[in-house]
Amino acid sequence: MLPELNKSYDPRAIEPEIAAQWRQNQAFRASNDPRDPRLRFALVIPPPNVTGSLHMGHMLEHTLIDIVVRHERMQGKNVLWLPGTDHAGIATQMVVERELVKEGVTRQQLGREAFEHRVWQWKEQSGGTILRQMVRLGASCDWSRERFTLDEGLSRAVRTVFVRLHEEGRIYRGRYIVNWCPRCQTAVSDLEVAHEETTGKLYTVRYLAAEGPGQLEVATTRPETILGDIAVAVNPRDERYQGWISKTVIVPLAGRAVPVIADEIAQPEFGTGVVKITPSHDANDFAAGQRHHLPELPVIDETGNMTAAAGEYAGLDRFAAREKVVADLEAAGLMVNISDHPMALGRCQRCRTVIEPRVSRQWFVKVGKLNDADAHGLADGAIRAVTENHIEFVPANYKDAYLRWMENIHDWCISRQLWWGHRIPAWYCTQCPDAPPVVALEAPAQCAACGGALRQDSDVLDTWFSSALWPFSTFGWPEETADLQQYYPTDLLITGFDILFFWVARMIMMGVHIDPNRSDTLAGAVPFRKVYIHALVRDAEKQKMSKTRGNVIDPLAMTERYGTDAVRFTLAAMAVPGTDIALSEERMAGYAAFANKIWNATRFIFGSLNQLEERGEWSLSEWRNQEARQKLQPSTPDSSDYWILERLKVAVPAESIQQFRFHEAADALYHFIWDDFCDWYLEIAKIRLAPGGTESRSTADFLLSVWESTLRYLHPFMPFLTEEIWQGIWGDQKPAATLSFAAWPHSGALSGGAVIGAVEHIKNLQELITQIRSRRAALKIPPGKKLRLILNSRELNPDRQTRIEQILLALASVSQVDWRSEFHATGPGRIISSAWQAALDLRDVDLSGLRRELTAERDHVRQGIRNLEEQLNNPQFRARARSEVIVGAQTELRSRNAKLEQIEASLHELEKK
RNA sequence: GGGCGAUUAGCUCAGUUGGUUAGAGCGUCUGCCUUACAAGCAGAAGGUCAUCCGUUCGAGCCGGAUAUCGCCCA
Repeated sequence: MLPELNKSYDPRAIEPEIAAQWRQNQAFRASNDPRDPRLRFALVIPPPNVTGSLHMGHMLEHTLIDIVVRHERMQGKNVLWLPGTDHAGIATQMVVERELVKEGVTRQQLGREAFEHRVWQWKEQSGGTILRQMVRLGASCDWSRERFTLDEGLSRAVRTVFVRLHEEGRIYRGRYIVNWCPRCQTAVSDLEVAHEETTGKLYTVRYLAAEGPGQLEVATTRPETILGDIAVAVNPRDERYQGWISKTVIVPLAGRAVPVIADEIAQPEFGTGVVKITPSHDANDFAAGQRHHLPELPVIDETGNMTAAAGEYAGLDRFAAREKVVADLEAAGLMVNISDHPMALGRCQRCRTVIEPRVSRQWFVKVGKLNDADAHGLADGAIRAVTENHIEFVPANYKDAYLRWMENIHDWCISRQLWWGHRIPAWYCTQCPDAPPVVALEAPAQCAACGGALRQDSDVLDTWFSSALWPFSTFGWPEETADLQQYYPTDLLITGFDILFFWVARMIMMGVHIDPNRSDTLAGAVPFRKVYIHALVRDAEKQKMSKTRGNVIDPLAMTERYGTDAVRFTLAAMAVPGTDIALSEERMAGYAAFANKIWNATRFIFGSLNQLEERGEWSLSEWRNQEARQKLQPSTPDSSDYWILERLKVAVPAESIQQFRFHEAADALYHFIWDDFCDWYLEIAKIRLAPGGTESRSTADFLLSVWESTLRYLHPFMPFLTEEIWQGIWGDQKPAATLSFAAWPHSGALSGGAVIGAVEHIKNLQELITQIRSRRAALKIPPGKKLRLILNSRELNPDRQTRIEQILLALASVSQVDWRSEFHATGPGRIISSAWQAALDLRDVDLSGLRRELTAERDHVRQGIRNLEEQLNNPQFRARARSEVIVGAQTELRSRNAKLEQIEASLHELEKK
């Protein structure tokens, strides 16, 4: 017997148990056996931040990944979805530092080793949050292969790549100006600086000539850096200032004499055309300083406070210093003008602190060619991988964004002044201060030159350095592992566009350059073959979700309220490629209702079939023993059987999933299940399932088969609900351990004349029923009042007549059908039908509402006819349009004219009364 | 400043090579507790597809301009 179901679906009673089952049975463990005959499909997770907890963006990403991998798995592939987390240098360090603050300790007081120990402790305790949440949400990962970027193996991969790139000359150390966060006290890369449009001030300041009279007016947005000015620049082509070049001017407040230099950095049209040069505190000025061999003069230190070189301003915070400098300039009569100035302010992506450009010694990755002999730099390889179509972007427009960025890429600052991360594998001799560092996989024992002690570089690597290696470090590289052989290159990466450059670009650079499997081909070196960029999840008002706005929709709370399947389905249904998702609870509630609908349809099916089984009219075990192929072939077919198969075929989501058109797939399944299966097929089946009927057995068989296939198609989207029902159908005779491994049903072999005729027949029936219902509503006929219907019997054989009558009685409030041959419908009861002559018996019915109804319909149909006639009467159209378009228009015109005739006749007869 | 994208029903959005009368969900209105489901059933209203110009026999879709909004980069 099939299980008895509760009246409504309660996801909370089902999901945790199924999730735990999948996890305990290691259901989704992939095989790396080279003899495994199955095709493989591999995907690594874009590792979420170990500090984080799951947000809607993750849930969307994981839902889409899970849909794809579950679909691939049901196609019979050996599927690997490798999970794991990223150590997230700055973010994690910040979290633990905040904890320390509560205890009144700084990390400096604790010391590096103890601090690192503390972070590891924290990681062990709370680091697995996201992964645990993923288990609960049913992500079909291979948990036996879970990785963390600081694992020993992955760390070895990081060191190996560092050493290799260093040997090649692609990693170098140097003194440059970098983006510095005074709060985090570390360098950050260009990408980690968020530019924010703000209205700042443009200060125009007077610089007096050192010798003789005259002055230059210099515009700046950062007057506090005047104290660090080393020069003043004018454009060499700017005729206004030709005479000033090589003269000297006095830096206001500082009183220092500095040269006026000629440099393109000064744009004649900006401000006064004269700019100050502060090499220590501006990236452009730093470059200009190098061009002109100017000295540095740092006036702001690593904490954002003024240095001793700032004289009386020393010790002031940089913003306080700005106020004081402005006030002092005004007092000295050197301030010419202050105006509002729109500008982009760089802030630390992590902590929002205003970035302070700072000159310091850092490690960099050179992304361009090393020299003319270099075959190609990191960026070139990454560009070729995409332009030569070894990697495909979906949606395709991200390809251009990627290429543009890659073509304009700068060297990548990879050192971070943090304590949490991969320590840079470089050692310095404590005795030979000028000796270059020793870069090695393992710590060398002593200085090769003097035998002195060594000290390791105190910096760690940018987190993204290790992320870049994730697609192969997770498979055990640099070891030549079976996993690496089997799964690299992976098939797909699904991620958000916000990390297109952070991750995707760098993964491609590293994969192509390292070529982990030594394939010597681009195709074998790339980390993945496709990249699907999903949209951003926003709130219902299209606002970005953020904790400060307080509009965060918590996926676990939603899951608790509506069920995982409903939330997943919502995300999938809204995942239109390239369009952000405006997530609303109403939508989730709607799909929770859908889940309930599925549950209740099942409840009905199970109930009816159990009833038949009790009467000995049907056997569940016989159904289970049928061949899968037989199951989808009705033994005593009804038109509705062929029709529902045809509808199901249209709803099969395979192609949509492969094209990442998740919304289409979800939409098609939703409408199949609700509108086709529940509203029509089940209603018709109710008649055929009647106990004691000749068809009850075959109807039960086929009904269950169609529903079971539907569950399989739906499974990637709603894994829990479908698994639960599917287990109920199969009991202990399951064809697979779990629905996740059940085969994807073949929907082919369902065409031919009989099918087409059946589909047409059901469509006609639907039209007839809908028209009757509509007419009844227009006439305000009370639901209890059944009406007789007259139907022309000519085109319909007796079997169909019986069936139609049964259906009309059940679905169209018809009391009885009068079959007449050669019946031509007349009178106000005439039903507009493109196939059949039909009329309701409207004696005893108030017809006052009918005229308006018919008039409106007539006008509508007339308009359509006019449009078609206009088109068909146009000789150009007849000459140039494709023939099937013309034939289609002609057919349509005929059918509309027939309709119009019927309506007008009805109206006419109404007038006569 | 450069680039990308959007603008379709009250709201959120589909609309795949241009071809019949532009669709869905939610919301709204009307009527129904019809023994799977009131988280439901049935019926209905609602749109100059941002604006203008062009290409075409034919444009929501292609091209150009404008407006508004959003995002990315400098």
